[in-house]
Amino acid sequence: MIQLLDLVETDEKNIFKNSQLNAKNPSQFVLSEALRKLHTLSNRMMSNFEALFTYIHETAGKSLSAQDKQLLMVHFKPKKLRKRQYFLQEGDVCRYIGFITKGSARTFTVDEKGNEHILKLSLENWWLADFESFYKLTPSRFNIEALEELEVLQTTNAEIEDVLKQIPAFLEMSSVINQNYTIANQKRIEAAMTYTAEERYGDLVRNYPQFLKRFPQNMIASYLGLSRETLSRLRKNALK
Amino acid sequence: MIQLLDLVETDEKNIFKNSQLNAKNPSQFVLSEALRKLHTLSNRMMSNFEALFTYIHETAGKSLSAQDKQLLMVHFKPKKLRKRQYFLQEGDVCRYIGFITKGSARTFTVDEKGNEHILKLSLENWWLADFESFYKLTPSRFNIEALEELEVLQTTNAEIEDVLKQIPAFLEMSSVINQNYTIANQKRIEAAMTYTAEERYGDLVRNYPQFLKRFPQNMIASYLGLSRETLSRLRKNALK
DNA sequence: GTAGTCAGGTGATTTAAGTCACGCTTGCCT
DNA sequence: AGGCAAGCGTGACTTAAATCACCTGACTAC
Repeated sequence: MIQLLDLVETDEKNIFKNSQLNAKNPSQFVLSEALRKLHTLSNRMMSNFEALFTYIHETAGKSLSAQDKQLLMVHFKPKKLRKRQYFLQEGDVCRYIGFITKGSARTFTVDEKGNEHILKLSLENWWLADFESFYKLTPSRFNIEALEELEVLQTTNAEIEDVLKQIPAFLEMSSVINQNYTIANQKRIEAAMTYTAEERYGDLVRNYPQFLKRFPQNMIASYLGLSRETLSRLRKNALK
Repeated sequence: MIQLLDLVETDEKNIFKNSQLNAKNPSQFVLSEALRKLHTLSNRMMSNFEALFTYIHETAGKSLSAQDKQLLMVHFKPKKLRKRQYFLQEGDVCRYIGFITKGSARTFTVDEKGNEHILKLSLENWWLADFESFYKLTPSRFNIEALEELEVLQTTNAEIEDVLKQIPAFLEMSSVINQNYTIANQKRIEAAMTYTAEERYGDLVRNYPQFLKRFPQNMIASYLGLSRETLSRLRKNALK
């Protein structure tokens, strides 16, 4: 039981996982103490996990068994980042993939001139990772930074293989997401190559209206591949 | 056996599949005739299929059993298109996905002004489809046209589910391809948004030198999102 | 043959968007 | 309260690339 107490004290976030594994042989005193913390934690975590469960269910079109859910709770760990904290830094290998339960983030590069280019803006119910780095375990060319207080459920490259193998709904979800990404990326390439700044902004307003409420204009401009001045001007014209 | 003969005469491309299914109860005369054609065909087709087998093996890192190969030969059918023929037309649902064994193709849209924009150039050992339309069975916004005499091995949306389920190496390949597409698309978005015409052309020269030999400059220009004049000029500058 | 089409090059001009510079608000920090 | 950085707007100027126009050479069809 020292083991359990240690875990409670040193790595609070792991308590849920480890107490599940060790709960069969507890001493009375330690149990009551651990259970109190466990209760608080599990409530907090459950609400985060519910979002993930719902998301998987809806995306995969398959329901999750109690066992599936337990497995997800073992493999995914909640993590909080303050505003401006980095989820991933350029040059590091992206070892974690996160499911956003609260907050927002941006994925960006910095070019030789020091200009930042936002490649992705992410909100709740989106996955957060540099997939190239995550899949291939190569150093990332991107930075991922929290734009607001950010809460994710994250797992590692090593563990996700288990999850994919053991939870059919998760595998299905993964395949659906890949399809959707491919489609969305294809559209974005088309847009970047063939449309004017104005048309691209119009698309954003139509397809991602929530972006306008959550992200400042300079971020939107960078995401659209525009200078903030150009965006400001075409917003003025669009009002007419 | 009339059935078999009919198939030989009316749909030569299906002979291999159907003779496999019907070969258990042949009459002597018809068999010898059919076998002659079958032999010719199977030789021709095998060489195409070898490219597919090799590709799956190398991409998935798993080998294919004899059964796997047979199943692929049942589900994939060779198809030839002449130069300028369409593999897919805008407005149609993309029911087929093709593996290119010979030739090249372009995927493009036509905007309101009548300008064509090439989104993808494809060569041997690439898959050919509008994935959005193929996965969702919605009308495609793209045209896919053969640029040279084109040979593909193609299957349908309905059949590919079987292939994915029954051949583990194919499923693995599919997942690897999806990852690679996602990565390649991410890079292309980054390039389109942040790099100049010159840098994008430089990237192409480095990453896809074979494109320069196989595709005319106006196609390359369109693929890079440039006018042919701009490409011509920056090629002149690059020579210095 | 000759006409016609197509890929490609190049000059002159236009235009969309970037860059630089400055000002104005708003919220935050101590 | 004062200082200060962030977010946004806007005028003046520059620049990258598109567009328009015309030319050449190669190939194809008749």
